Amino acid sequence: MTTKELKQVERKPRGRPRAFDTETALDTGQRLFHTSGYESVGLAALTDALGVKPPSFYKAFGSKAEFFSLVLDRYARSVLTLDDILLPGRAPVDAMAALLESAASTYARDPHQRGCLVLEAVRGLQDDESVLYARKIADSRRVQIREFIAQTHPECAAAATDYVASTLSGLSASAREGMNEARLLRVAEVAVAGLRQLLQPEGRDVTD
Amino acid sequence: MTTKELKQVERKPRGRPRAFDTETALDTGQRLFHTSGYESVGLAALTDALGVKPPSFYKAFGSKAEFFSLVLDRYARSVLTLDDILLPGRAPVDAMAALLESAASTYARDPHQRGCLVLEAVRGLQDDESVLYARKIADSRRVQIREFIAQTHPECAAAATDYVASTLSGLSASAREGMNEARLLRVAEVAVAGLRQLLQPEGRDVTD
DNA sequence: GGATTTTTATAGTGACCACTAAAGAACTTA
DNA sequence: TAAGTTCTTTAGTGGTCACTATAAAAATCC
Repeated sequence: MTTKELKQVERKPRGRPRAFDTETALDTGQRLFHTSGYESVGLAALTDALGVKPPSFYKAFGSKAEFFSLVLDRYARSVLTLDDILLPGRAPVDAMAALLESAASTYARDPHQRGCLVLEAVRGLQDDESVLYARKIADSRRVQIREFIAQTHPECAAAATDYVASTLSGLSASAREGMNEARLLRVAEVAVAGLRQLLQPEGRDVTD
Repeated sequence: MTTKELKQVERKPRGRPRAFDTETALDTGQRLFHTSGYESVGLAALTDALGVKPPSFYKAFGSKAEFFSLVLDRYARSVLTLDDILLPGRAPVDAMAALLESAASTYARDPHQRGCLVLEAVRGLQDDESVLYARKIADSRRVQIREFIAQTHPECAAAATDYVASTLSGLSASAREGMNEARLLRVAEVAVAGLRQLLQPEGRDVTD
């Protein structure tokens, strides 16, 4: 009776109801993929963890790669959200510093989910569908970054974006190799120093 | 009669002679692994390219992982040789600049062998033998770098090494994603700027 | 030439991979 | 209750993985 979802809430769907929750499944899948990597998580392990038999999984998600694509979208929406970092009016160097330092913290925070799910997926077996999905997300985020920087620094937006993208890949790789948060933060700090010279080559006020 | 190898040159080994050359096999394997990655190169593709049937391959090399380990050693000896970069008396910042810029060039030079074979292998399936071999090589190179920097900058050798290691991973990842040499070199340049501040925080002579 | 040694080729091994055909079970609609 | 719809279960599919048992072939040793 309240004004929740207007459609498909009262009226139940026709057939046998699904025995598992999609959101829970995506969450479990995200955890598995982030811990072990897309290729390492076999369908058997995946369906076991989800408490779902393969045919149900395929009925619901189509394929392992499509399921992964949903997981990637979900992850990209919830982690290092660019809308919270690329704030209007914020100096690019400050935004990039925030991004790199947040990444350093995020990538090392949970010892079982090190690095970035998207950036690590980008390096999977090269002509796999999962890699295409991950690249699409990574690319769109890089476009966002480049356009943000280009608002104030059009001449070096491309270079700065390349540098940030490369640094994020490096941070993710280092996190996966076991580098802890403190070390990653120092790496990010040095990276920001380089970026500061690129984005503000003159007129730095040395305050320390 | 000349003073070549003193042992096992005149006297031939007893059984049926090997029908392929080990060095050629390692070279072919290196090319395959570097192009497609360790996991992507199946044993069938590998033995086909080598012109060798599986039993011969296993007689000669033991396993795919052991073969890969030989390939890694060979690669590490021939690419970005640290002995040519960490020259005695050279300022660490100059050595690291040379390393990062050489890496940028090397990683993008051959479009079919992008990135670093070792660093990409480090990010394989986590408890695979191939990853252990790659990590061992990467670790020993990082120790070399850290000890070189520590000679003149003991207080920040660890941080600088972390930064260089992370940057190299980023460059390798970016190269594999298709970033060309010019762009990678600009990334390396910005990275060096950051490193310069870490290693020479005061007394920089600004010459441009 | 015959014995010994080593590598070769033939032809598979079982294990795992992502995925599915067929039929039963649980629900809504009429 | 019967029909229709959708999901779940059982039990597999063919394909690929790294790897190997067996025996023939090619060399040296005596």
